[in-house]
Amino acid sequence: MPAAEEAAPLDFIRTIVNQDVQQGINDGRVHTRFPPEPNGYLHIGHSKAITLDFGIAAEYGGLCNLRFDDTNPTKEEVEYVDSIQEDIRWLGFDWDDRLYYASSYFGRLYECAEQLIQLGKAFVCDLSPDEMREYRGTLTEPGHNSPWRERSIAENLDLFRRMKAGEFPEGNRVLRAKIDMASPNMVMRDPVIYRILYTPHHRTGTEWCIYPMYDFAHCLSDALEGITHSFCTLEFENNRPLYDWFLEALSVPHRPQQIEFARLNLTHVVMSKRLLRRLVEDGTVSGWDDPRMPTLAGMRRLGYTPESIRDFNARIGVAKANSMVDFSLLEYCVRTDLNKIAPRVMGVLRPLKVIIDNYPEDQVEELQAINNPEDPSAGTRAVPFSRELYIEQDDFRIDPPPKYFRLAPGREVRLRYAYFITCNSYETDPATGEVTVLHCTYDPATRGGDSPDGRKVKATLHWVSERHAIGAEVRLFDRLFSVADPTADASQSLSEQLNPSSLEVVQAQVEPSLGDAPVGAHYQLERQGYFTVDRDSRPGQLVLNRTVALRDTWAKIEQKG
RNA sequence: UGAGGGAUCGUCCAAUGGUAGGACACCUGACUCUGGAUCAGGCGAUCGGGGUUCGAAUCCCUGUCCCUCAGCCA
Repeated sequence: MPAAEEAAPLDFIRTIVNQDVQQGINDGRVHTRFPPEPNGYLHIGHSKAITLDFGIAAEYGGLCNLRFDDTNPTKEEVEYVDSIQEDIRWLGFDWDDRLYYASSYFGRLYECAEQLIQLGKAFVCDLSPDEMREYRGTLTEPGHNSPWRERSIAENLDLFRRMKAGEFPEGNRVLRAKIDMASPNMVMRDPVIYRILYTPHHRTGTEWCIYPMYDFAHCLSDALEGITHSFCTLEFENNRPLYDWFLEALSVPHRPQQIEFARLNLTHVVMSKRLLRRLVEDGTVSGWDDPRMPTLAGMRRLGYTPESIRDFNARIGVAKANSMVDFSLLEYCVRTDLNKIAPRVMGVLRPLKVIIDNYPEDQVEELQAINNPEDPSAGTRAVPFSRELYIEQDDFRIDPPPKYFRLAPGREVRLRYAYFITCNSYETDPATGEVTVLHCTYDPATRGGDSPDGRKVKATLHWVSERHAIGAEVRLFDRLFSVADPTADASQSLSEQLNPSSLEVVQAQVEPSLGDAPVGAHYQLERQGYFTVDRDSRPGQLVLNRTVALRDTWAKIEQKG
């Protein structure tokens, strides 16, 4: 167990697991589970639970099951069970043959319910939902016993069997645990454990018309699977006594331990499935995998790597205090990973034409460029250079401000891996005043980018050769929301807080080596950022998504004025 | 104001009676054929008030603030 050997401090959960293992609890066995409800796509918040559940199991030589918590057919769909598995695998975790469904325990769960009735610990209640709410009491007042609470065991059994047989309409009756209507913990006030639902289930079809509630199904599923440590988020803290109550009441031989941790909150996104679904349904984004979505599918399409997300989770830690992690930590994690692995290429996002007046008309040179300065084994490639080029519009100013090092009339800069060039003149569009063409001269002695006389330039620009470049649609993504917490201010709607420039599309010119780039490949466009090939790409129709921009010192200087 | 939780740099996480530390962010500087990366440095916190102790983020008392729970959702 590598994590335990290091001096690095353990989080509170690992401290508990570590102790349990050392004390030989559960024979020193560690068995966890990741229990998603298949009612939406997995998001970055789930990745915290996934890395915790699968990660701890791996660290202690244990196992982690994947179990779909599919006890509510009205909200769950197969589309989600497929995407969830794909996303977990993509993240780098594996459950071998331990793919389970709460729904495959429906038979045994039903038996447990009958057993509870036999024990006098459950009863069929005829109260309507509204009545039940009234009987439940409030946070400060105790509830009242249901008038149906003292039915005989035989009657309860008969009624429950008839519920199962489909003799009653939906909402007509429920099975409730008989606990304590005066409990200060609302969860313990005779909670519902089975309800009638005639919606077909995505796995069991119409076999059942009664479905167990979460509290009943979850603890028993954990017990059935021999789970030792059952991690969940803070909002289930109040439910822990009920989790334990069911296991105690049914005298199950194996007692899993529920431990709660704080869920992940991230700035500049929304994380609830409800709000994410709304963004999808109202067309704010193109789908669950829109690159601006914090879903794993969206982040994958944006160009995030599994490594970067695992690293992120390792860095945020695990604790019980509610918190909100800064989005910039996520960005740091992708940049760090992509910096190591992404090949460098040159691409001009907003092309400005440059004519090298003293360069021979028809000459083409193949210049050697380094693929990844962080990884010598990535090798080099040839980039074609010719008389007519594109550089970035941002890299030229007629009147350069202070600290602006790039090209301007009379100024000399380096074209990366190519030549030093000096700008002599420029042409403008008479209508708009916009600069249309730059006329430059190059110094043949600086071929490759080095000056034999030791002359220095303050800037190195990326460029592409006009006649060799290929066009590409580049999607410049940014954070979906302009505020840190879009849910903080109830007077502001979600749409009012969207970042108006979360997506900007430009027609770029990129170097020809990108011609056969496969979907999902990661690149760094030098001086711009990290990009990935979108699945919308077609032969001859490259589409790149900007995963994250490079840190931009000049942008900061400029912003400060 | 019932019950259950929680409060440490701007943010996230450590320190479990013994020098409050790390990461991100931010600011300097060095270096640089990416204003990237890297390197060096800096800024910056124990919710308030009492108490115990040689010594308190940690233990005790007290106050404050925040989160969760009144679904036949999970």
